[in-house]
Amino acid sequence: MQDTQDQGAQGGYVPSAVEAAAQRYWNETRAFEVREDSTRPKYYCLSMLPYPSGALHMGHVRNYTIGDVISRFQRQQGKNVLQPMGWDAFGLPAENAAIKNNTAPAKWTYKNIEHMREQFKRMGFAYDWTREVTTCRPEYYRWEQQMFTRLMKKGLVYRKNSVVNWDPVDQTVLANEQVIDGKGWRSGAVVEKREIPQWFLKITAYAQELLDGLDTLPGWPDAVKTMQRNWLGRSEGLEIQFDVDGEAEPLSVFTTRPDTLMGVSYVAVAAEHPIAIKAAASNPGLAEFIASCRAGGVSEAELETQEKRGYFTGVEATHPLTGEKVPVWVANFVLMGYGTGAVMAVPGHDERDWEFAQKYSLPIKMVVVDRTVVDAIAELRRDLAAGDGADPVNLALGGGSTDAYQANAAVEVVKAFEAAVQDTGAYTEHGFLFNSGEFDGLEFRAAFDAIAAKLESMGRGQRRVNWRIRDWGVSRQRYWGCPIPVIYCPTCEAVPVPEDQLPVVLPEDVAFSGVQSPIKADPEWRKTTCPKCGGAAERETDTFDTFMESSWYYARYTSPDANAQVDERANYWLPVDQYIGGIEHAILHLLYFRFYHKLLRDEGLVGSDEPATNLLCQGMVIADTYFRKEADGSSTWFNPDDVEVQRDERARIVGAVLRSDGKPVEIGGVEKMSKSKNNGVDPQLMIGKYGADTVRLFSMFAAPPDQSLEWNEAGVEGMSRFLKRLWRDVSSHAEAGATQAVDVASLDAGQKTLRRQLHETIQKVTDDVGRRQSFNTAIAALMELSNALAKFDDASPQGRAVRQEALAAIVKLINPFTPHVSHALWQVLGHGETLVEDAGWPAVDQSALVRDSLTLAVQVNGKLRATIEVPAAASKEEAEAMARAEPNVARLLEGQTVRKVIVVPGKIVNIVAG
RNA sequence: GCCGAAAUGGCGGAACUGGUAGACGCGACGGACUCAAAAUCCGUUUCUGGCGACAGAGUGUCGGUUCGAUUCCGACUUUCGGCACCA
Repeated sequence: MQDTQDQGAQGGYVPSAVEAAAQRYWNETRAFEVREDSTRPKYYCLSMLPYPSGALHMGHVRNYTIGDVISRFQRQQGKNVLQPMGWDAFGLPAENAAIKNNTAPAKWTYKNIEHMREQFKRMGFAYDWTREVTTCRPEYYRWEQQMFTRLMKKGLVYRKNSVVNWDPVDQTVLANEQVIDGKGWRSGAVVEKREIPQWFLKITAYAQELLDGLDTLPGWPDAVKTMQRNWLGRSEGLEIQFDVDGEAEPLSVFTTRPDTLMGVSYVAVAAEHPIAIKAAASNPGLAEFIASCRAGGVSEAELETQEKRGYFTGVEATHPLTGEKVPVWVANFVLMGYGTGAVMAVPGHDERDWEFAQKYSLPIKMVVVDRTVVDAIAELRRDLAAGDGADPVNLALGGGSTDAYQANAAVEVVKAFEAAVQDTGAYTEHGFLFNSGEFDGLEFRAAFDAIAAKLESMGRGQRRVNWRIRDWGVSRQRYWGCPIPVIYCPTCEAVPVPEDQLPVVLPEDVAFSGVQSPIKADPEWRKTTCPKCGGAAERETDTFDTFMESSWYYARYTSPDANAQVDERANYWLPVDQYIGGIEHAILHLLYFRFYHKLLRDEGLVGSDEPATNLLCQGMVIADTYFRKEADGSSTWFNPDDVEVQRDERARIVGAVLRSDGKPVEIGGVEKMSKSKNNGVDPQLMIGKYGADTVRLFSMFAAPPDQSLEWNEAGVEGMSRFLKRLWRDVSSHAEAGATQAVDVASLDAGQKTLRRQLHETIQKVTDDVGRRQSFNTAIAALMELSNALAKFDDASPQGRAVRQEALAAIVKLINPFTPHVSHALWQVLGHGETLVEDAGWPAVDQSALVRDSLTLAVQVNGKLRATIEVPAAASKEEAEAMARAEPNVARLLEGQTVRKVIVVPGKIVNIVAG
């Protein structure tokens, strides 16, 4: 007897059984495989594809649960939803694992993919697995090679030298993350900069379009758009030529502040600049300085934070306007790859130039003052200016004084300004020119134009738009990546591999030691013939940046079996309606993604200008860290699972001890889950303990999607309790038998109130999930409704009918979050085994939302003093009268004069008195 | 260094368009059930004072706008993300 009961609807919630049953049903019915269907609105929901690192981590769980919630929600809205999944399978970790475990990167990668695919299935994500993409497969990367060769023919690809991190001991190129404190991670040797030839994609040719396109993306977060705008870094300025002693060619510099030209006190060039190298030939000190600039890595963060150092070349340049000589310095913060590799320095009006001038005792000349200086001088000269119609600003700063006393006073004002500014560094604001000869008195814009015009007429300068963004370097000196489809011929030079010879396949069954790429080491692989002249030639052995694969996978999902990069199906699905991924991709990946879409468009492969209309960037998953300092100064990190937290009587944390020995450990704060801090929580363990639905629900409930999420197992238990309660509520209701339809006309007050809350909840959850993407508050609203339902003690036929309506709505509303539970409970509510996604979404009954009365807050002088119930139809005057009649309000108003009353209907009455 | 975010009870968070700060969950405390425990259920829970009605304080810090500011503006502090070869 007892057994039968346990297995019945009353038997309680067993996540593993519920989840296996639902997943079996989805699998057998191929529920989430989709096709193009012109009769239904499409919805393409895409989560960034994962790197197959070995096992699912909490960051994945969060990212992919968000995508699944949105996908299932949209399917319930009747959309034809595409939600695909694939693997960003090339990359550095496979090489590292290969060295460590002595396996081939390919084997390791494929094993990881198998394992992670099973884990994804266990989470119940509604993917169309028939569209799975694996970027390390030749059938994927051949199209990327084809695109590259086409771009070569279009002139959008070129080869030039650029700097890499070079480990002089291991004789290898290092990634930025492999450079730690300027040293190689394995060898410990000081890393050097080295120039090697590399392939570049001309993203700068699309810079303006990438910038303008941001204005067409209202569905992207402002933070991402701002970061991209700043990264593109459009600036309008002037390229100015300085003659250099002993050089035939003038030195070009770019500046956005030509108004400060008269304040130039030196010119600085990069260590690799031809002028510097030439000067160093006869100057050992300079040669040594240039050599010292080679130490250290190439990352911008490292370059920008290193000490600013310089060395005089001994060469002088000529100021294009004054003809004065200015020294040419080499500076380690000027980079050959940025702009012209040379800058004009105005220490009076640029902080970095100011620091440099201070350090090397170079002259500082101020040529811009602010409005207060102009006003002060204008004041002194007012008597003179009045009547003769002269511009007081020009007169004050440059017009020449006819009165010695006033001229001296003006000089004092300027001196005081200079002194005040020099205390804190350069004056970098726009202002009015002085000390600038014929340009004195002009304001920024006018000065810019006047100086530009003058230099242009002299042939010494050109107006130019400069971009911060540099072309995309796609060459990597690594094995585990897509081979760059180029052949080097001694006579024909670099030739693209003909399309009928693609793909250039990367051999997968290789021995990999880590020192050299197997395809670089194998002369046989390199050997080929020139497609142009048929002579002996060699293949390129560099591989692509892995951002190349992740820049177009979204398009391949639409036509995974096409005998082309994509086919016409792309235009049914694209653009992506919702893209979801980490904020860490805000610039690089998302810019390359937008760029590549325009390349596809210009190849005639897609019709849209942007790849994704809406973007959601989710926060990180973080957890507490605990550690002990060891005798040697290193730290040992303990998993939060092994630590017990101690609290005082107010439940504030006062310490923590290790469970195994009871001795204290230090609390290290909350950080991103990582192996190094040992604070990772394994999703697999959590799924085993609580089930996938609980894990999904917690990861959506604990924080808004765009903020960081703190993992907390007690919170997970709370979610589990909620699902058990829901299960019990639905089961016991269903056990009591079928219900009649709700008769809206004959509801009592309690039934009406519950029904109002039900429809308010439907409204809120629809808005929270559909528009606001505020999943945590949607879940909270469902919990509130379910709490109200628990207190709704009404077993009458009408009461049971209302309860049936509410429970059915909850099961549908919670389905995007906990699809397995909904799948089971939908059957318990008497619907047979069907797809809840196709059962639709509850509709709001507007008539159920009507209220008879409203609660208003009553403030006196902005402080809350009472709340009042007013009829929904009450006028402002009636609300004010009721507020004044409230005893606590009347008491406070006694003897006071009411100066103002603000009534916001439905919200507040504020009485200002005093 | 530069660019972009964030900061609210003991904790995670809510307050959507400037209108009752603390929804929902966790934890803690009290109670019910139980021989007992677990599970479950009910109640209390921002801080200070007060038996209470109530009063005072309070959204990182300092200042401003407003009848009214977690919300808008200015300055600052701390933490996090990115900085072109981690993905």
